[in-house]
Amino acid sequence: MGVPVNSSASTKERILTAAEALFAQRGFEGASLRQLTAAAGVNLAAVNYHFGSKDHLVEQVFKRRLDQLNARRLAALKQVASQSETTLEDVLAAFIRPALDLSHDGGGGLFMRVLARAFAEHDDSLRKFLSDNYGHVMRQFTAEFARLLPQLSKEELYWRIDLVTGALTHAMSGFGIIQRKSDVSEVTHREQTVEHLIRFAAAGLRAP
Amino acid sequence: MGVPVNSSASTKERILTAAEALFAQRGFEGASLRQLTAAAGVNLAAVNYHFGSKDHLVEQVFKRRLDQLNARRLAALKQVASQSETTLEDVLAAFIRPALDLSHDGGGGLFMRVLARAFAEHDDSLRKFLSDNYGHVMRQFTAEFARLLPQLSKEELYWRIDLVTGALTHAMSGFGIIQRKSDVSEVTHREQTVEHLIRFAAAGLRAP
DNA sequence: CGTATGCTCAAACGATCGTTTGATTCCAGT
DNA sequence: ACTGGAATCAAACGATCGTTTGAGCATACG
Repeated sequence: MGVPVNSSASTKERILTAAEALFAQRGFEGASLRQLTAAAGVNLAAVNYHFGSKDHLVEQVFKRRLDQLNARRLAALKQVASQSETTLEDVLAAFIRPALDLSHDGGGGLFMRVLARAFAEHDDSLRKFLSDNYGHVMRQFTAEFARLLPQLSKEELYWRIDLVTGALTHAMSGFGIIQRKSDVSEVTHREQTVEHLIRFAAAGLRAP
Repeated sequence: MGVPVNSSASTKERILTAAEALFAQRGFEGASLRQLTAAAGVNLAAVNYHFGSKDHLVEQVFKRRLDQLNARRLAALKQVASQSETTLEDVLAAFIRPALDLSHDGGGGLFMRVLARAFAEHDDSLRKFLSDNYGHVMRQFTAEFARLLPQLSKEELYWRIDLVTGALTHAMSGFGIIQRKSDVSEVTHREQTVEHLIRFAAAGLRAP
């Protein structure tokens, strides 16, 4: 299905990669294990053998990328916070850039779309899984935002971070109307995306 | 399934109402016609009789609410634009408030979640349907934003409107962490949501 | 060499999906 | 009162779903 499969990778990895692509394209319900295993070039029964069930596969698809993303975001935040003067833009960059980079070198540009779908699906168990594997990162960033925006009440801050998250998810998952023009390289386009996001989000957070 | 069915309504209307709720809750693929018709209290075959197919039903669920939403947004925009001095906040209110109101008196607070799901699903035919039934409203608002933000290039403006849309969709569909507190009335909470959205979006749009 | 162990495979399981059928009920028009 | 089209109904259609099974294959250890 247009998704190249690295035949040297392990069966588990090939399933995860194919699943990520297919979940992004057709959703968790819409992607069947038969399509998925065919794209991965593995036997149908391999999913249940290696992951136990389709639901557990979904969780592992998230876990693989979220572990990467969380680590990079926290590393970036730590480096930013250690500077003598930290700006709001710095913190936003620490939050945004790893996500955009994941699209690039993680091979999982599709993961952000999968993540966006997970937000859209109000499935409780999936939300709990995301909260368990994502919450501590959000809390650290929230603390840093609170330090840089002392004039905001806690409730106001939560609201704005929520709205920033919406804008980021929307942009990063390629929902929107903005498409990369053919005369702009992938790298350049991503850099422009980061800049637009940071400028917009910083202004929104600083709103009087 | 907890969704009260007005037994005096027509079969078509009852299907549409039950479908909206179930699509919001379980997604387009996840909601089956059997669950749907059971919730609506109608026969399974009624969907294909009245709508032709499940896909056409999905479209009609959108069309019923979008027609309302579009009409209210355009009316609000027209009224705002006729004033001698139009502010960015006014235009944003014309865009946001009808959507929030729809949650209230349209009985379709769930519709925004359905709409958010539609954004998440990258289904081409559904996106085309949305573009056909939604595009002209976005164009009118974009023109008004362009008038009020002449310093922005066309590309920059598109970017920011896209990010605003992301924030709005996120907030309106109840994705986020913000939940209504029990000591705040539904009406008050909605009003607060509008205010937060407008303040954040206006600042983002005005970003230097 | 024999035999465990980890993995892959084709095939089948029961369940559920969207859709269709054909008979039956309802009700307005003459 | 009769008739014809619209609406509803139970039942079944073939397709596809996630999952399970048991045989077959490989590699490593005694």
